[in-house]
Amino acid sequence: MSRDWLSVATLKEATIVQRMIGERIETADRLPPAPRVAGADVSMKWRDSMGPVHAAIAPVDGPAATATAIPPFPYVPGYLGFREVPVLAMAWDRMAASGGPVPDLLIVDGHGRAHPRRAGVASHLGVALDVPTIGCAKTLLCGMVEGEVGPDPGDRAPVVHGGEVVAMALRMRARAAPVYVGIGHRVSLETAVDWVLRLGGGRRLPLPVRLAHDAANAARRLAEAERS
DNA sequence: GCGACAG
DNA sequence: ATCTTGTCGC
Repeated sequence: MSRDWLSVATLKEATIVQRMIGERIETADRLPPAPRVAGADVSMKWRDSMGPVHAAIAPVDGPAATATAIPPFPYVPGYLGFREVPVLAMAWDRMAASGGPVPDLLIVDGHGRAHPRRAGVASHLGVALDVPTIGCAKTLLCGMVEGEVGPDPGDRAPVVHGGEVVAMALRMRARAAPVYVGIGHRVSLETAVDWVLRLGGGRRLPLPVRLAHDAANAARRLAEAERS
């Protein structure tokens, strides 16, 4: 399908690909009634942007799948997808190959449409895998919060960029900074906010993202321990 | 032109 | 992204 987009040689090329992704995002709901939700995140060594990246796809109700690869790029703001999506796709394939059921909805640690070219890592992964995704980021890459987010869990305010609402600033927990929830692929903004809130568990980050974060970290520590 | 900049 | 210890509050 569209996994050719996983590897590009230059940032100029990547920019072209991102414009294609941005135009291909589906912003309406297209997912099963009771989706199996999983989180997606990566882990890497501190300040080692050329070292290996460890990725995890972590279902809420089952074992996580992980994969490791060396990304072709250092970290460049706006091009995160080209570092993370290839190795996340490897973890996804490993999960599919393990025989069990595959997730119907991924909550990705990073932005979706809230991106200069509407192609954040969540959208990138969703289009590449052809699966519904939600972006859930801890800080903004672009755009501004319109108004203010209320103090209580569930309170929200739109994030506007280029004249359109690209995400929702969402208070998950009192006295904790909001998270930025956005459309990745095949999920409406309202549905995205609903799922993140429902899986919040009284914490700032939704459960699937925490599980993926932990699984990716565990994979990295394991790899670092048994090498040498 | 200058500054800002997910993970 | 990640490192590290203690400290504060419910």
